[in-house]
Amino acid sequence: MSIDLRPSQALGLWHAATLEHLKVIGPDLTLRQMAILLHIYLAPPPHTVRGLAKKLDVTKPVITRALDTMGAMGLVRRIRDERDMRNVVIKRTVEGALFVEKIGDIIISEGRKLAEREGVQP
Amino acid sequence: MSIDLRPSQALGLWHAATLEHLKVIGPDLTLRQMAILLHIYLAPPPHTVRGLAKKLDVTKPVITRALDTMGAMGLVRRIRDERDMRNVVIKRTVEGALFVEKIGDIIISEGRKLAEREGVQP
DNA sequence: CCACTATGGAACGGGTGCGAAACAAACATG
DNA sequence: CATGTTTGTTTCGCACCCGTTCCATAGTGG
Repeated sequence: MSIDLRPSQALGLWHAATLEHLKVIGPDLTLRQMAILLHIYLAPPPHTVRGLAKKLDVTKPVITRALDTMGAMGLVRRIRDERDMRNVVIKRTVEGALFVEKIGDIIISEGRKLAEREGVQP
Repeated sequence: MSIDLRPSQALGLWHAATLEHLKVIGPDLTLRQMAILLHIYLAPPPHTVRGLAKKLDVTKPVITRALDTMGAMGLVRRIRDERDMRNVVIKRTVEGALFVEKIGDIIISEGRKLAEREGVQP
C-alpha cells in the first residue's frame, strides 16, 4: 500500500520495469515522449501544445513532433479548438489508454515480484 | 516498506520520476542505454558485451555503441580481459555510481511525495 | 482596415541510434 | 600450421529526434 522505497528497491524496480518495458513495448518511445504521453493521460485535460511544452520545459516543435509520432501510433488525437482556432486540444484514445494501462501493469507486476523476492525486511 | 502499488500509484510514480529524470539528468540517455547502465550497476559482475546483449535481447553493436556513449560520459569503463583477450569486461566508475544513485534518489523522492499526497487509502 | 500578438506547424542542418553485414583479432582444434 | 570459431568493433544506409528559425493562420485592439 505504501511507496516508501529503500534505495535498492527503488533502483531494482526501475531496472526491472525498464527491462520489461523494452521487452513488451519496445524501444520506440523516447523518455520525452513517454513523459508527454503520461502527462496527457494522468493530468486533467484540456492539453494544448504550448501547455505541454511549458510543463515539460521543452520547445513547441518537440511537442508537435511527439504528437506526430504518437498520433501515427494511434496513442493520441489532435482536435482543433472550435472556440479559438489557433489552439489544438490533445485528446486521449482508447488505444492510448490501453497502452498506458499496460505500462502500469508492468510496474505493478515488477513491484510485486520484487516484494516477493525480498520478503519483509527491516 | 512494501511495494504493492495500486495502478494510479504505479503510473503516478513512473510519470513523476520520468519528469524529474528529464529535468535533472536530461534526455541524453535512451531507454536501452538506461537499461544497460542499470544492469551493469545492479547485477553482479563481470559484465561482457555478449552477456549484456543476451540479457537485454539486443544485438552486440547496440551494446558497443551504448558503451561508446556512456564511456564518453564517464559512466562506464572498458577493460580487456587479460586471460582471454577477446573479451571486454565492463567496469563501473565512481561517476557512474553517483549517476545511478541520483536516479534512485529521484524515484524515492517522488515515491515519498506521492505517498504524502495520497495519504492512507483503502 | 491595419498593425500586432499568439499559436501551431514546417524547413533546414546536425547529431545519433538502429539493424545488417562485413571485418579484425584472439582463441581452439584438427 | 591451417582452418574454423568466438568476440567485439566498424561500416553502411536509413530513420528519427533535436534546436533554431521561419511561416501561415487566427484572434485583438487602434
